[in-house]
Amino acid sequence: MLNPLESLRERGLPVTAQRIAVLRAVSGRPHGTADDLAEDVRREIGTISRQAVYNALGTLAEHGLIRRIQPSGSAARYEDRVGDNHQHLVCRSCGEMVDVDCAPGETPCLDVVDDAGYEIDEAEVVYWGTCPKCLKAR
Amino acid sequence: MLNPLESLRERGLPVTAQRIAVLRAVSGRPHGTADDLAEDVRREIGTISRQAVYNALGTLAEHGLIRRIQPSGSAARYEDRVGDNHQHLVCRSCGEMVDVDCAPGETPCLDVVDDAGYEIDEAEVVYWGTCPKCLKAR
DNA sequence: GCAACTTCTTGACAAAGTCCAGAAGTTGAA
DNA sequence: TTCAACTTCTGGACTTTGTCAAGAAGTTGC
Repeated sequence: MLNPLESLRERGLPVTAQRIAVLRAVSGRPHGTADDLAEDVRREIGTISRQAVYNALGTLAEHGLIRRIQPSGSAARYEDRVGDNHQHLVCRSCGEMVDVDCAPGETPCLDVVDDAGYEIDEAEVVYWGTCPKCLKAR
Repeated sequence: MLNPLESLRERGLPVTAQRIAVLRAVSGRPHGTADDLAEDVRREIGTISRQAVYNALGTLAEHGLIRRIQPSGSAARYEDRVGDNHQHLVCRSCGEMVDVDCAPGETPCLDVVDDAGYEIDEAEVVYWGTCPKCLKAR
């Protein structure tokens, strides 16, 4: 991945300290929530408004610099692994989320029997289960 | 599907007017949010507290009488098609949600390359796209 | 009909976002 | 370098979706 500054420039986005810091925070903490990331950003640049965090995350996601994931029952999360077709695995018990790679070359079930006239552009897959730590604790 | 009353009895759940009405509301409005359903219930039995709606939805989902779906960026939704392995297709533009049946017999990509030690019990799939109405309006 | 238990109501509370208006920052052009 | 136009950021109020808790009401089995 390019450095944050170049990534923004490349897309013609105004470069602000907040955006750079948010981008770095997302890199440094995969699957963080907006709140987690805001904290990290504050640690780096001192202060940032909640709105600025949401603005930055929204803009960055819109331009494909980061990806937004929203598992059931949890706040949205963000990661900077984009462009590779990986999916997510979430622990029902502690909420931890990890990346999983799908069998390479296989697009999971992208052709549905009846698309109801929709133009489908993405299949989002979330695997639910129990993480090793929680399995042991049981 | 059995009628609401029998469904509750069958599972040893206390039968209340609220639960019956909620169950009926879910049948009558597939993919409705808790709020939508509360309105429908009020139309049927006059009044119900928000908490009772959430209680009922929670209990019913827990006992497999209804299914809860939570697409990104929207409130949870509920439906009474349970037990068949269908998935959902959501319009990015208007939020409408429709059922889609997967190619029969195919379990979509349930074996991941590396399960990270997790015990996986469910794969949730959401298709994103644009509905015919919004395609036309564009 | 009664006791034990569960559910419902009401109201407060919490988390995650959004909206708004004015201040500040960024960019491209002179 | 400076300026004007535009975008973003700040701070605060507000909304939505949902949970918690305590007392009132309803349900069930005997």
